[in-house]
Amino acid sequence: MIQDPWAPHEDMVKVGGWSLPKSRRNEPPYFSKTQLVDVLEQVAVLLELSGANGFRVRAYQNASRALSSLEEDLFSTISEGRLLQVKGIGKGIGGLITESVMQGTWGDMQSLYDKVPPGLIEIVGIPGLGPKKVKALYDSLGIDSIGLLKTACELDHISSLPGFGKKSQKKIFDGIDLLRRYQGRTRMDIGLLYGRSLEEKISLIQGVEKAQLAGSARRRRETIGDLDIVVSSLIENHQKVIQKILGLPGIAEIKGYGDSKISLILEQEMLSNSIGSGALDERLAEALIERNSDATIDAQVRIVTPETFPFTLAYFTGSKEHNIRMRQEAINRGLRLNEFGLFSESLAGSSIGMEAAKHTLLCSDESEIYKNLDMHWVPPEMREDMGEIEAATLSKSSLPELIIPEDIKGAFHNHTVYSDGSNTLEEMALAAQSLGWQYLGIADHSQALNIGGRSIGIPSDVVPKQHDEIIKLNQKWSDEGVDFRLFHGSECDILADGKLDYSENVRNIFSHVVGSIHALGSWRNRDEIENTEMLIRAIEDPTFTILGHPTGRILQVREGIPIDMYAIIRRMGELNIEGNFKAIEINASPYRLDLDWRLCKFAKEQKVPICINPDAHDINGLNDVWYGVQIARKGWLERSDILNTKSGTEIESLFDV
DNA sequence: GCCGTTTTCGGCCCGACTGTTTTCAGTCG
Repeated sequence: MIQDPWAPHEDMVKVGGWSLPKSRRNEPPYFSKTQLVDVLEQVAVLLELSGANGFRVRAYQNASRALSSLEEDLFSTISEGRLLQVKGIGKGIGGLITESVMQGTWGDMQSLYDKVPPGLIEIVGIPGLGPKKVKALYDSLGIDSIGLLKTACELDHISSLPGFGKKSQKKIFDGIDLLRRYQGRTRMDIGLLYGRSLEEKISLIQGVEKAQLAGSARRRRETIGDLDIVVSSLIENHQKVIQKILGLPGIAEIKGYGDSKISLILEQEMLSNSIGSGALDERLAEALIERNSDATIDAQVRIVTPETFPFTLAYFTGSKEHNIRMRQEAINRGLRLNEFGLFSESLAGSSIGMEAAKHTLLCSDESEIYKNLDMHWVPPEMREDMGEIEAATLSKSSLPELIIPEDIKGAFHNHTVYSDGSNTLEEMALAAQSLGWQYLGIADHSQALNIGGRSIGIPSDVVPKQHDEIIKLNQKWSDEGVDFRLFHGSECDILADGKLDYSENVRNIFSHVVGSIHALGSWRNRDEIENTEMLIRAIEDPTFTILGHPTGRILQVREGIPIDMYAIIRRMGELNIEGNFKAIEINASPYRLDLDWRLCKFAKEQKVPICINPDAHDINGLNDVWYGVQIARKGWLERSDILNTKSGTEIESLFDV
């Protein structure tokens, strides 16, 4: 064991660590679905670090995933004895879930949490160190923190361990700094900026036929893990192309490369000199460089021949879960599917990799791969194994026709100088017109909103002034024969007790009320059940029209409030059936993307209209609607599901203005 | 630990790359 007097103390403080949640309730359900999802995910990591069987680890991951996509209320599922019918939850994990929800205890799980030192969780984040090696370091040298690990490298204690050597010791030492610079996942807007920049730079290399972004970026996840780029090039050009890519500016580190694959870490310089990026991207790039100049993002580049390209593109677009299902579909037809091709098992025999791929069926693009498996082409956004395999099957054929950005005709949640926006009503309106929109809904903050002790909302006695100004502008466009109007709404605060800000009289002035929670404190200190009750109370108010940024999350900054979104959406659906119009927002700001795409399909099934709102605070912010459309597509939504694809006159009659 | 069934066990996706070791285990995606 290392006893090193020079070990840096500040690093030796045990970081973070996980613990089992404690219930704040005194009757079942003691825990919510979200809490169980998190615990199962943690248990999987802890089991891995304690050397458990890999399949057992995966069982916990699968169960976590199964639970997170369970639409029903967890408590009722358990009470009615239907938990074990959920695919992926068996006797063992089902028992744990039942015990925690019904009795508030966690069996002997605490011993697992006690067993694994919290520092190990951090150490597995270092590139090249997985659970097995981390465990080996812990067992042989007692290394349970980044600080100790760094010292052990410096003292050359690692290189002599079995399975390690000089190179791995160096790699670990360098990896500690990379871990500091690594931000984990990256927001969609920033990730796409890097991805498009790399894609473009590679496309311009001589000998490259095509370079295409794949992975979570192509699937438009709200955050992107690392970038995957698939490059098509004739075999004789591969070595030349690889060398050119390795020489591109903006590469912080080359993690490794072979004949067909390059693994890189990119830094900010990748964004400079991007040709053809729009003004919006340039501003984003500038802001990014100012904020955290040494942040990095990982990228994998695959170089393949043109014939192999569609298979590799499909494979690296993922998701992993979608691929597993696709592979299964192939197996069911006596075929084998991988990143090199789709070929008959009998022809391929025992040959593997490129050798087996010589027997592949030719597919000129992705859609032919799907066709060979009796399926329609699945849009990349939908490839999450959330039912798309079934929907794409030719005999059933129930894939949605996804919304596209051009379908958008306006938006309902935008700010002006009346509250915290930086453009006037007219400036915002003109910007909306230049996007080809027929209307813009203004929804400035209501009076209750305080940020930093300063009220930024519109006082109730100023609301009529804004109303008059909007009426005048609308009259002007009407006189000029311009098909455009402003809708005067409000982003009205939902107070902690479930009441709405402003008096009923004031709220009746507005064409629409976007109800949003801003004072998150009191909602965070309450449990999910009470929060859900309060929010439903707000939604039931007759003046309430649209639920704004439903959970209040800021991606990678803060979690949303604890709330049962399924229950909220279910209630909104009932209200719509009763004739009370209630819609839910996909807040399109890339910082939020809230409603989450995983809930879109459910909202659609419950017949709750969805609107894609940019929540713009200036004229450029209107462009964020594009990100919202990506999320809507990911959530299976079609044009007819989205409120702001309707024409200006349709909305006028809906809002009764 | 879960699943499915030729149902109470055996399989669970699979290939590239690295660094170690000298034929392969671990990591990663």
